[in-house]
Amino acid sequence: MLAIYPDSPSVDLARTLDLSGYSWKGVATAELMNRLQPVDGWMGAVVCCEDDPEGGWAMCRALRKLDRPVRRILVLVTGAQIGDLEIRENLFDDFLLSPFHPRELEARLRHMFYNELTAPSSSVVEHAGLRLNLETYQATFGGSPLDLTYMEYELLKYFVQNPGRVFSREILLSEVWGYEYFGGARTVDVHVRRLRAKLGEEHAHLIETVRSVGYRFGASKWSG
Amino acid sequence: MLAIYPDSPSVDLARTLDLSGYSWKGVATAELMNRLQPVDGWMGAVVCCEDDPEGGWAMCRALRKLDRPVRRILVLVTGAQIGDLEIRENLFDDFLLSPFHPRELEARLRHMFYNELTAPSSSVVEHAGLRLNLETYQATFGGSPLDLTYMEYELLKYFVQNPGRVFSREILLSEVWGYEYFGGARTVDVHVRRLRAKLGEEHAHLIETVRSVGYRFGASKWSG
DNA sequence: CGCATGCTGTCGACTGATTGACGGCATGCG
DNA sequence: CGCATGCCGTCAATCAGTCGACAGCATGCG
Repeated sequence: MLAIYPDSPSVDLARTLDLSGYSWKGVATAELMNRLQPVDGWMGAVVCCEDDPEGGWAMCRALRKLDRPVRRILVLVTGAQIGDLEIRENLFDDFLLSPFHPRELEARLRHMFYNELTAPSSSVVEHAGLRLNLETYQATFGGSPLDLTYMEYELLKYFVQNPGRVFSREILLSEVWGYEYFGGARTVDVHVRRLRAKLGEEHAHLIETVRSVGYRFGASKWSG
Repeated sequence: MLAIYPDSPSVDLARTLDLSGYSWKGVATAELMNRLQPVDGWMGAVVCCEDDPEGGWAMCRALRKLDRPVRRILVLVTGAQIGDLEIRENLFDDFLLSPFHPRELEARLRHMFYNELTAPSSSVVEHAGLRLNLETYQATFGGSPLDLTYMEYELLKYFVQNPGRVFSREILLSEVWGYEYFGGARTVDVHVRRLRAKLGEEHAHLIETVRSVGYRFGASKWSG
């Protein structure tokens, strides 16, 4: 996921990114980036300095200071702004003269991430906008973080790793909790309830109740 | 000293290099470069691919295989040749579209070598304003020094080198201390506490507690 | 050597969050 | 309607993390 500043980029930039197959999000402030952060962090950022160089460079400085810094920064500058680059070498990884040839942007992005892509990808489980990063114990839904407790996380992980299947409460107890069934099947209900609450009203239906049987995550594929 | 291929570069290129203060030498073959090599090695190379792409790329491959490889390679390509870059990512460090603006060439060279100059200091680990100098065992936060003890430093180093990942106390004990876990998992807690104290109240959150799991450095899920 | 200082690991108490349980209520189904 | 099942509000027990304090140990210094 790329971050683009300012939050409504030029049509050319947006189109080129789309055509190149990058997923991206416009961001207005660095503070927002901490909040919108994808589970596996920001892949990179494109900062447009043409119209508002001060704002652009301030953004670059902020990007470098994020708790989890952006891995690569590409800045767009006009020919007249080339001189600005000299005292800001540390704030960007590559630059591109604007107006630009779409294929040059594409090539620069690709080259910038060339080294990154070889890096081992962290183990991320994903399903329908929901992402669980098993290494960092973080969960996000559509980019916004979910603040889950340990048990909620474990239960959700089990669901996400087995989408579409129905599990009885007893199975869930033994698989997620490790118990032998001991009477407290209601415990599962409660945790499902809390999970649904944290998923938000509109996505609560991701965990379906199958009456008299148990629960299922996602995918009633046939329903239209 | 820069190596320029082919050995008689265009007037524009030669003049821009001269005006930018670079000393350079035109070279026709990589074999020559071993012989003409300056005492401190080649600083970098500019390879012109516009007229003879095959020869240019062959030169790049050769440059990468020198006994003492060139530290940075900039290739000149035409707009029509951008596509050639994709399968040769490993052969260059930056590229420049020809015809070029002299100031862009100057800026790219400067930036390429800026990275080169800072890269060797890989004995410095940095993350979000926090800087650890592995050679001198010093740590600074935003310029002001942190007075860390040995164990605090080791722990912080481990965290900084593995940002975003969650580590259980047992893992930390075995990785940082070298112990086999033997009951004293609370030791980790205490050192984390002391680290947080020294990071100062406003940055203490850099080390996050993941309840029931362990600790994580950076990557705040600081949702407002 | 004797002492002071600082680092390291351990312990017990405190605190707040998590968790599982219960009873009442709503809803679906025959 | 009557029953079964699931959902919700609430609560107490438990647990994990944090904190303050302290003892053992190494190091530095007079």
